[in-house]
Amino acid sequence: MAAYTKDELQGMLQEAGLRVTSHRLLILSFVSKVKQPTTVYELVEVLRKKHNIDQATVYRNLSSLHEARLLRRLDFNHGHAHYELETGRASHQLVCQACETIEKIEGISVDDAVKKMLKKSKKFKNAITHSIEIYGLCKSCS
Amino acid sequence: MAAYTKDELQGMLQEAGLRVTSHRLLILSFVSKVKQPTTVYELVEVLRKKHNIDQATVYRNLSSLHEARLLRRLDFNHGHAHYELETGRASHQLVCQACETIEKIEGISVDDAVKKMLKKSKKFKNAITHSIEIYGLCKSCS
DNA sequence: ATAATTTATGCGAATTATTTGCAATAGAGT
DNA sequence: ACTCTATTGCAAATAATTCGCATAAATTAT
Repeated sequence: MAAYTKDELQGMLQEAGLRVTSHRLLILSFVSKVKQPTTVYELVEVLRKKHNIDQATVYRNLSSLHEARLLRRLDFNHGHAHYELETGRASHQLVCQACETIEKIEGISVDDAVKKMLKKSKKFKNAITHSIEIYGLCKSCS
Repeated sequence: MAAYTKDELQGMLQEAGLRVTSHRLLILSFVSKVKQPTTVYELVEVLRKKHNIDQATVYRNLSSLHEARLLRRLDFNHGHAHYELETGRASHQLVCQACETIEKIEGISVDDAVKKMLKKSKKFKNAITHSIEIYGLCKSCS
């Protein structure tokens, strides 16, 4: 969605204290252009074919970008991870339990509920991000 | 938490239209006794050692119990699935991004927000269940 | 009860997802 | 340009999950 310029992406990497490599720019650029959270498989395939990037490199960069909080890692019980840009705003999606359909929903906040949960918590003081997966059957599967 | 009798578990299986096997009873019983969502690894180990149940059997049963909505499958970005009893109430947990600590939080509802999201949705009409993962650093990791 | 039918199980092997070791290479700071 | 450190590619390892097939157990019909 948000189309970042190369300079912006570069700045994001620098602020995060990561080296600016062509591979990281490509990964961020790809993830930011896709409408839905990207599967690792998709990233590996595209980057391998177009830019000869090895899968180990993709995995390593996804990890460091996630650790640096530039990417958010999501799981929809599909047996593999998905990534999207870490926007600061949380991530909410509907997930079909029969097929691989997912639908991102934006504009609804559960921040108050999250704050209440943190207040109830014994082990946590703060939160970085959160995600809601709402499971059901999409219209074509139901 | 909820300690079910063997008869109750058996009834749950029958209502769900599943055959009542000793393995399924053991799996449900184990999952219902544990305070935290169980890892598949834990289940496989315990059931293999105590009852000689094969890992393929555990996986197949977890799938069918999930499909029958007796178990909920959760993922905390730990690289493997977790399961807990499907209670009907949704599942909310805090997850540490540095270690494997998780903390279930109960008693706070986001059902209104979920309803709003469903209203906004184009691909989904209804939801079966949902989960919120709130990521941060637990007190000992921060 | 018993036989017939269908589904579940064990075992071994296959897949899929992800990670690692190591030598070569590229980024960042001087 | 030079040095230092982080990143990359390649090949191989590990982890998580699934599959095929013959046998065994659970339901159903008799």
